[in-house]
Amino acid sequence: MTEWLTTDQQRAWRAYLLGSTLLSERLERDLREKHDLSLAEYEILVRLSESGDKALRMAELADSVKNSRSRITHTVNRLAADGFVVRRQCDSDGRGVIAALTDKGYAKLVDAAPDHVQSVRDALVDLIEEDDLVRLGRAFGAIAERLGSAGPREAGAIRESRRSAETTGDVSRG
Amino acid sequence: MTEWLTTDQQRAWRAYLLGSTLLSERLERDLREKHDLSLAEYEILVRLSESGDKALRMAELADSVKNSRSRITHTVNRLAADGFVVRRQCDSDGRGVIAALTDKGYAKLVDAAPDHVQSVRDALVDLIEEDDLVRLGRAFGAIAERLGSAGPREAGAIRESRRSAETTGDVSRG
DNA sequence: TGTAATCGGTTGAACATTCAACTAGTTGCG
DNA sequence: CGCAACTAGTTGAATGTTCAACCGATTACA
Repeated sequence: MTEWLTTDQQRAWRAYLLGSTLLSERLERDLREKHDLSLAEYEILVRLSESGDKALRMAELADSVKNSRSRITHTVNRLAADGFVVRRQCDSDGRGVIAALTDKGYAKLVDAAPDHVQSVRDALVDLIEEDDLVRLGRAFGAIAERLGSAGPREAGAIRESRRSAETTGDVSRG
Repeated sequence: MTEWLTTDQQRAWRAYLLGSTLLSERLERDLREKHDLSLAEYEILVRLSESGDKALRMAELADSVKNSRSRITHTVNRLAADGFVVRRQCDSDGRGVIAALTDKGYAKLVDAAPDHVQSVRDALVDLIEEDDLVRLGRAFGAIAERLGSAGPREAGAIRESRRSAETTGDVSRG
């Protein structure tokens, strides 16, 4: 027997549903208009830029942004077509493919990052109190932990190889 | 000059980005698997069910779920193809089209709602403290207010015709 | 009344995402 | 070695979303 939501819970849920939709639409639109990137593409550039040698195996990339392998393939195709990324064969594993950030891709990210961060500020960070933001972060951390291992169909085992925060060319911070 | 995000802010933002993605994927998947509905379709059924006569003009529908008119047309097409909704001409305005919930559509909603609410509980409501949920609701309320009037391109003037909460056949509560 | 501007909604093409095959390289194990 | 099972990644069709062009109805207003 399902328990209904209380009025407060429903109110919060609906506010979230609306607000989060508007938020992602806004970020998506800003990025698209100013830099002709989707948020998914941007995220990939960020992950690559954060990895030691600015390159990652497709599967690592997929895991890090919680995308399906198929989606990563398609998205990397687009990024490669724009010259932001190049594919390389993996030496240690003949099946493997490595996506590497090009200089042009890095430059693109450096260009887009400040605007994106500004968008995040305008539409979220600067809108709510620091304390609430931290709580919000914790809440979604819990959600991610709960839902995480089961994401896109072929998410694979739970590899707890969290890469260290203070990596090299971190231009992201957004 | 753009201000970067602090470590805490970035942490919160990234947790949100990941968590909210997983959350919506989960809800979407549950609804699709158990009831073969998308969240967008479900939302439309909910709005219709909440309106006095279980029918709304396309534009009202579009506004209420913050979708573009085009998207509403397409989605209502699908719902109509499934027999959950019927289109009707608007008497008072020759251009207008009214989407009306059918009995079958209402039954579908009654069937799906408990499962959907359970998903929302499992993936969000029951995962965080009541107080945090309320704060979260307020935060996204503020975001929605900030971003609201500018949403989908043709959102039209800011019509503050919020329909009263205690409408008739409210089966939604999710 | 006539006509320009606007509104409500639809259409179809372009593009992104998902899903279910599929290819090819690798591992496990007799 | 040889074969089965599995993993990495790609492919293409089906589906959903966006965008710009479009059509008919309505309004404004001379």
